Amino acid sequence: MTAMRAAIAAEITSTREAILDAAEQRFADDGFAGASVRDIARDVGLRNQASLYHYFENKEALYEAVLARGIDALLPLWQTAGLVIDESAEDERAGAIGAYLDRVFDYLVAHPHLARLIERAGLDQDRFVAGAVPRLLRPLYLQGVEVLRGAATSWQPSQLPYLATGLFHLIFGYFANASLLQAVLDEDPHSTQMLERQRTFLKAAVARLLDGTPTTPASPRLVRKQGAPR
Amino acid sequence: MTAMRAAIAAEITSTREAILDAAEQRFADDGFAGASVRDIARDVGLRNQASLYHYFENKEALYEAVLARGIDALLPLWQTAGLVIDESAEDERAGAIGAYLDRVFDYLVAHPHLARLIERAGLDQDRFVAGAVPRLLRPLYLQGVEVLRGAATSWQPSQLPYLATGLFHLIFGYFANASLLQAVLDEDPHSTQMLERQRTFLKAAVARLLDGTPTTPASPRLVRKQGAPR
Amino acid sequence: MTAMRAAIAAEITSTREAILDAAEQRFADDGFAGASVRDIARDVGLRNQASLYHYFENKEALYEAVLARGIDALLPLWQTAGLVIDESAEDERAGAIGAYLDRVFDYLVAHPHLARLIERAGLDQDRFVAGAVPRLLRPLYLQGVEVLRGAATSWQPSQLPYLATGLFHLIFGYFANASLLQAVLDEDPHSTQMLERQRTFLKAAVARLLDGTPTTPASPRLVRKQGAPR
Amino acid sequence: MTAMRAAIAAEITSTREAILDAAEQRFADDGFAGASVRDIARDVGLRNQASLYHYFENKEALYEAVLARGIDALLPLWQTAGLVIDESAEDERAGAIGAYLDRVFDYLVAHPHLARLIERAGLDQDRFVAGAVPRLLRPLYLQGVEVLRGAATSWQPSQLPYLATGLFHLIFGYFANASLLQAVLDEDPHSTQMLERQRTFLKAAVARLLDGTPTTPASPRLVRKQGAPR
DNA sequence: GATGAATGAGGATTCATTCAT
DNA sequence: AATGAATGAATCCTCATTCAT
Repeated sequence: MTAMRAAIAAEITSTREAILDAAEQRFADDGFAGASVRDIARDVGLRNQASLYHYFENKEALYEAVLARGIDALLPLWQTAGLVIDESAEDERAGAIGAYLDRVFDYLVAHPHLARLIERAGLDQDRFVAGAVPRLLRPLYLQGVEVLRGAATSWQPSQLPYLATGLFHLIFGYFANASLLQAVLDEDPHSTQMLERQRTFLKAAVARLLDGTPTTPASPRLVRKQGAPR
Repeated sequence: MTAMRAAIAAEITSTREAILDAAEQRFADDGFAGASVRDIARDVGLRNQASLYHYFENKEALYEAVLARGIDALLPLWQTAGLVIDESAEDERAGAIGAYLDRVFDYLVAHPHLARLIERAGLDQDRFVAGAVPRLLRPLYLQGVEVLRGAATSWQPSQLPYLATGLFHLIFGYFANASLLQAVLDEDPHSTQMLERQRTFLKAAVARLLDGTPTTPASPRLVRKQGAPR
Repeated sequence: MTAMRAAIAAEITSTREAILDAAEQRFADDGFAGASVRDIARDVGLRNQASLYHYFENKEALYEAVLARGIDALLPLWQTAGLVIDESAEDERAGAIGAYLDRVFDYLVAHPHLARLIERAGLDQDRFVAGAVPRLLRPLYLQGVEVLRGAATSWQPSQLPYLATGLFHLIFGYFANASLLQAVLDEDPHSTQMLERQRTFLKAAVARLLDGTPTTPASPRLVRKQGAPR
Repeated sequence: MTAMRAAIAAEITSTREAILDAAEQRFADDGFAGASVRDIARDVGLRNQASLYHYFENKEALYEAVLARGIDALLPLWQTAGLVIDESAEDERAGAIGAYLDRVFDYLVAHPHLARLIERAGLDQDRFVAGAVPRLLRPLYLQGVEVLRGAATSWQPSQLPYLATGLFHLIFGYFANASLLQAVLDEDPHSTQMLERQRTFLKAAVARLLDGTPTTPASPRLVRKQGAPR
């Protein structure tokens, strides 16, 4: 009896989870407007869209659930120990950031829809699912800024939000636009070769961005100095 | 009669152009799937969607035209004289890159839909308007790589495609996700203040990326430190 | 054990009754087609519409039960002693009719959905629940005619069905259309003030209808004579 | 050309009108909730429900148009000359009222859905088409009261609203519940025989209601006085 | 060049109902 | 007795598109 119940529970969970999986795929591929509930239901193997409404109140709620699940899984990647680092330990810091990048990178490789899903969410923000998107993405954003507060000592605090945004697009952009890249380069961005190249590039780029000689916004001179004494 | 024809032609052109304008707005806001022909026609002031089909064969053709117009306007910004620069003239190169950034930045400020439109095009790539998107975006991409070939001497040639992609997202991402940024920061990303901050950040970031000490992907030094003494 | 069964039975009854109550409300408010099984179940506090099908075979059966219960409660109001009255006892008859009216009136006041439910049943008659409605309403109607046979001596027997119908609408119409009346008059038809006015009007109107000088259908002159010799 | 346009105009009008006709029938038969847009479209001969939305924004707008058309046709019946009558001319007044009744009666005979449509509207009032129903019915009601102000001198002014409501139900009820009556009496309420009997009954009843000896709820004296100088 | 009409296909969502538990 | 799951059919409405005018 207990086993049966457990089986049922598993079944239930799995249906719900299967819907979320299918929806994640569809929403990532086609966007909120482009994805149809009918198709999602079909993907899951439901004979009928009506069943889907047993688990989610409507398309928006489903979308929100998909997004929440995707983002919730992303958050812990930044939360692991070693977040705050002694400022003097430059090497360690660089290493820690590298580790973070690897972790996020690996996760995005393993979840190829996620980057597209989130980039789309940012674009759709004030059209669909009003309000839910910022609510869900804010924690991710704030955490990014927080990480940078410890790691990007060469930037002024007021610049961190911009840096965070920039890094986000740097990291996610590659995966979000993978299919475009494929069409343009005639190479598969998800091949191990390209992935490793991108990983290397990303780490180097982030290292440059974080380690660079501090820049003061106001001083026009700085632009020139950058290449200099290093 | 000639005058009449000219007037008519002007009228035609202006209607066509008006449709393109409205469509650009809608496609940028809602995406290809989310934008409806009906709404676009209404925005233009057309009483009937049928009129729209006099100018564009169908929704896809309209989308393509919108995208082509948007991208075509973007291309010349990189083409202006001084693209290729003597490698020894470091300062000038930095200045030239800065000028390019300013020009693109200003253009995106003046055309707030463009970044969203193009980011969406990249995401929708293989779903809607099959084939058209890469065809239209490839020139932009190639040109970006070409510019970098002269300017990013600290990167290996094989890394340029990745760098180009990264810079693209760095630059366009801010504008594409402006409304999300607004929701998260409670500040208007299109205010002069935030715009200038972003401009400053962007230039500094690009400078760091381009001028940084050359990094060799293979270099075991960076990688090694990460896991070490922690 | 017996107590338990009784409790269970009570529970059952009360659930069944609760469903009937909720359904009566919904059917009265929204009509058969407009009321949904889901809403009724929700009103009752059932988590699931399926539970409802333990008590009633389907929506139609539920509707029929609601209607039957409503009408069955109405019937005894006319059945009380004194129904048939000596024709010569004019005053008593008038008094008896007045008493009937009061009783029905009070009942409708206490059961605000009932009038709407029954009026709707009459309107929906041959669309939904084919056959059930006339079967249920016929006794009420026949009883009405019977009462009039003793009381409306100033009308020809052949006119009694018409009179019965008319009186029915006169009495029930006020309650059935209360919400419209409210919207039009900006006064609450269920306030004691309006209720008393309506009661007074109703009694006066019925008195006039019953007591009037006998009218012969064929004679057009009669209209004039009515007020005369009294 | 002009002829062609006229033909087109006629065609247009006729489609719209045909939709209204079909909708009137359906709404009267099944109510707002019970009538389906699909069925209405089918009745009209439209291959597709979409066409219907070319003429009416949505189901509610269609319903409102149907109701407005029905009521607008009803209003003039009471407006014809002779509405206000010299109070002393009793015979004429009675005759006039009789004429009104005939006119309305004839109209309802000719438009068998109308009574059902309007009775339903009253019942659905605050559920569907919020607000539209009272707005549309108020003029009819006010006019009814106005007519009575001249004709029902044996009632106190404060009683006229109740009288108006009562008369409305007396007149419309027969037609609205015709099909129920049919089921109960096993006779066709729309046969000439029953119609004439109902007409006769109605006139006699209205005459009694209007001419009857005035009754005052509270003061028994008043009853007598009102009829006095007659 | 512009528009009114029409339409097939599909959009999301709700319906009443059944069944296993 | 009650419920979670599932489903076929229907709901209203919008979609992009065509055609005659």
